[in-house]
Amino acid sequence: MTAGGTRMSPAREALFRSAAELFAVKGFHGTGMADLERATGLGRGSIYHHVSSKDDLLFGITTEYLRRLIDVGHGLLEEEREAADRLREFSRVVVREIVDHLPEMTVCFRDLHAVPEARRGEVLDLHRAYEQTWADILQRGVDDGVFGESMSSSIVVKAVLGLHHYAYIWLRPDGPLGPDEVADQFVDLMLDGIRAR
Amino acid sequence: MTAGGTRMSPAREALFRSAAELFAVKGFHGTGMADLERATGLGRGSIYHHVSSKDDLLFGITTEYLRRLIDVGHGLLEEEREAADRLREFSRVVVREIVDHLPEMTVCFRDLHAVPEARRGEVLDLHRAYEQTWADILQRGVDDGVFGESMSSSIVVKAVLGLHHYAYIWLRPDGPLGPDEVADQFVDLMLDGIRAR
DNA sequence: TACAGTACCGACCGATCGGTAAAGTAGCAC
DNA sequence: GTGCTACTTTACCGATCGGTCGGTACTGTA
Repeated sequence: MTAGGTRMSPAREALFRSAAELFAVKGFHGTGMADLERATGLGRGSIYHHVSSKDDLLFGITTEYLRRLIDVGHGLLEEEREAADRLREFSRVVVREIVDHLPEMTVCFRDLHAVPEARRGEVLDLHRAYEQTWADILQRGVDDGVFGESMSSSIVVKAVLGLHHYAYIWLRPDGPLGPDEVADQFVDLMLDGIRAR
Repeated sequence: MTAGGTRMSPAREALFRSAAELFAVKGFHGTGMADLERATGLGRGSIYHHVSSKDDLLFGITTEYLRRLIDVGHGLLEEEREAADRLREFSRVVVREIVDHLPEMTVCFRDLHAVPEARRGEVLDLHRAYEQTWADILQRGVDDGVFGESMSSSIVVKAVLGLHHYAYIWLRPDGPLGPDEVADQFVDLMLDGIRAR
């Protein structure tokens, strides 16, 4: 398993969580290892016992949740489903993941640029695979004739991506709407637009 | 006029541009003053002759373009126009601003967290005013009966915001579609959704 | 010629950066 | 007891951080 995977000691897991929270608030480069010491109560050496570098923390955070989303998306694509229903379900999964892991998703979407050159390609590939998942879900609707002809075009995918990603900015777990309700409104909007009928 | 306003010497203006480009690529905290020296060819002292602090650069970048967008939006709101047409025009203006000032808009949307506590309120107010402009434009359509009843709800505004803001990630001046074409596709999507008819 | 203002320079400041090293401690196996 | 592993602590490293400083060169004005 990779950095963000299952084989995580509790201490290591807590470290990643604290790091994500700090990175989300102050940004990756705006967060010092001293901040992490304060947040975890651990000394410098202890932190480096559990984790090999600050970059490792960032890499783990930026890859784990994206991987999960891709996996779920692929599973959904294999199921027999109505296209609009599949779209709705994936939207719910994504919004849920954002609300449930707000700090991690914030860092994942916002601090990509801080991933060191050497491993950025890997992260970018993940982002591409995630985007492709949305594209496939859209395409399935076009194939079935329930979505308009051009609705799997690159720009529609970008629109859908933007619609969902921006949620990390404003969506809060204690907000008035739950993740499923938010996702449903997103999907209703995507499906029929804002025009009065 | 404020930091980003009109009263700018050419040197100061170039400094802000270079800073925006660096911040956009490496992030605010990931960019050092040494980077800025290299990019501008100026010495440390010269930079601080034109600008009072690194924070000032960030503040200028995060406020100037937002202010312009708000002004244009307010102008649009005062014009007699069909609601959908007003929406289309503002979308075009926003997308155009993003393409034309990609580094600045990137920093403006992404590095908000790096604005020092003392001035963050001002920047946040600006973001709120910008969001309200979109809300007003939407509300006008609801009032006129051309947009659905609930289409000025907070979540729809967030959706529209996300749709547009995410463009700084993927939109490029040399891309296949010009800003107006992109905006038009956005608006068509917003108006009617992706469902086949 | 004297002075003011603008633009610029590079050396230097204390603080903080991410990361390392060595020593120590607790628990478990034998 | 000894030895091993897991974990922690503290002191410390060189590098870089944003920012300041005293000083130089050029320009316009009187």
